[in-house]
Amino acid sequence: MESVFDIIAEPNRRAILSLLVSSQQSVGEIERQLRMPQPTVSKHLRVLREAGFVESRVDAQRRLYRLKPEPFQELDDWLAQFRRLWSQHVDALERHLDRMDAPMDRARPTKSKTTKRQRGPNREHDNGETK
Amino acid sequence: MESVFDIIAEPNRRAILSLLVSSQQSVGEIERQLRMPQPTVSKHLRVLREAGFVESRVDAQRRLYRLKPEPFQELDDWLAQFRRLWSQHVDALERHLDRMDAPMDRARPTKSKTTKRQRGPNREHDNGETK
DNA sequence: CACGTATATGCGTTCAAGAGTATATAAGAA
DNA sequence: TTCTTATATACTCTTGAACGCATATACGTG
Repeated sequence: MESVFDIIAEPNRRAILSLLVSSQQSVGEIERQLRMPQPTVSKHLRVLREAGFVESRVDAQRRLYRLKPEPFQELDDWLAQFRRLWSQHVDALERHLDRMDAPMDRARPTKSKTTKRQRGPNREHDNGETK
Repeated sequence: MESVFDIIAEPNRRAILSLLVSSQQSVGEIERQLRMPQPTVSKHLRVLREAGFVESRVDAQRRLYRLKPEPFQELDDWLAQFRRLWSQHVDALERHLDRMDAPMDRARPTKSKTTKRQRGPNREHDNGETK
């Protein structure tokens, strides 16, 4: 196992990560909240730690785990290449919703001017190519 | 196997997805570009299709595969809960870089005003709050 | 010291995903 | 029809990740 993708593929690990969003937690706290056997928690925490998703601080016999940002950034970077793909999709939904709550929407113009509306990553899409 | 996370955990599948970003491709084209045995490509495409990452169009004996946006959005939604975590981190880096190549120290706005109804894959970080 | 708590690790088992090979299906082309 | 190209599927084998259980380590307390 290696990549950040493998790490987050495991549901229990994702649960742990989500739990740590709010604040750092000890192994026991995670164990109780997620109702997961302690060795399971420890083993997943080990994987997460070695992958850089979390780091631990020693507090007496406890170990407090907290999130680290880097791997999430890496995930986001990978996802970035697909953003144009679905931001376009979001736009379609937005246009739909805009039409929904636009009160006077009568006589839809055959060609509505696209509003400038600059937001989110690259707004230039389109380029047919799909034959 | 079920979740979108399991799907993208496989390196070959990620390669296929990345390949399809530029444009739709036939199985044979994918096979050649990725130097991957044809059954392997077909099997991964099947998984990707059933998970909604791609869809196929029939073109004579060929099948043209192209990306679909939804699963990527789902990934982005999951990632969203961690954004605050690392946007902070990015900000630190940005501030650093800004100081690097900003010789004249141009009054960077302390707080950008939020535009009405924000959306699109969130590019807005800011909002400190994290301790 | 002995004892309880908190966490980590070792071991055996199970299970399913990926790979490889062969083969099936389908659609042109001759 | 027969042949060739393009893609899908069936089957077997291997591997490795996750789990359960037992145990080791470490710290605090009496």
